[in-house]
Amino acid sequence: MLVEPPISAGESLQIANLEIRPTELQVLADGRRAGFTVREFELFFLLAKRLDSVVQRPEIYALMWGGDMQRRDRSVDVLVRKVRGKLEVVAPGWRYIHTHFGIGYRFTPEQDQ
Amino acid sequence: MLVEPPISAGESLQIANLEIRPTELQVLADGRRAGFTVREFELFFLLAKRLDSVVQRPEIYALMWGGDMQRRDRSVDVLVRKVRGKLEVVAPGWRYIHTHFGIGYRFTPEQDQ
DNA sequence: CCTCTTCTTAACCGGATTTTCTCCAGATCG
DNA sequence: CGATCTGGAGAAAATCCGGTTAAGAAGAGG
Repeated sequence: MLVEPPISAGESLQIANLEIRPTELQVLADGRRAGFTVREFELFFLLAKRLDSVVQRPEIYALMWGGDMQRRDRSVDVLVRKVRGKLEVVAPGWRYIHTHFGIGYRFTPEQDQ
Repeated sequence: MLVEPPISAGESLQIANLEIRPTELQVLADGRRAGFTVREFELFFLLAKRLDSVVQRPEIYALMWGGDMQRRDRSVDVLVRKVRGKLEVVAPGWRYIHTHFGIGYRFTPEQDQ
């Protein structure tokens, strides 16, 4: 019986129209490079690894910055906006990061209409 | 492709046709997201944790808002109504929150007819 | 030292959420 | 039956949260 080896972090992952190369910190949408910075990729990958799950804002903050998030801290959503912006450029008509008001964000690729 | 299992055992509860994810503040009925707000989820979860038990209104009030409930306070049933409404959308034909007149509410999933 | 890029912080604003209010039908009880 | 009480329903008012933009640090490279 043939058993496929588990995906190692070094290989590229495919989610919807996205190719993710963790070792290169690169994301390609239909072959077009998103051009994420390091921090942007970290946020993107953190959410993408937990596909279809809502990740709470304070948890995102703790994982990305460490410590507790102040009530009115905008760090998370400013970064989310940049990731969204770059994804929009290379994958117009797609939506990936969904806001759950008062809770956090969920990564689920969806095509408009 | 699935990168990681989104949910590990123990982070998700199943009651009737509902999947409850406490860490995400999410409830799914047959895979459809209820879309509760934070407060709505809190009320839902409070009742669901006490399946088949009647929870008295003053106790619900104390747990959700703290302190004693004024005689004519509508906070509890306004929230109950919103939770019922969102459950109705994703699970038509089901009834979950039952009113016990003069006492409180009981969470018991039931299918119509 | 200068420029460019990236990351963080701050402020404003619109909209979503939560709370509060009012009206009303149905239940309870004498 | 009549009076009173409870919860359903809708919506206004108040509060909270996230999107957006821009400016201020921090760092790299020339």
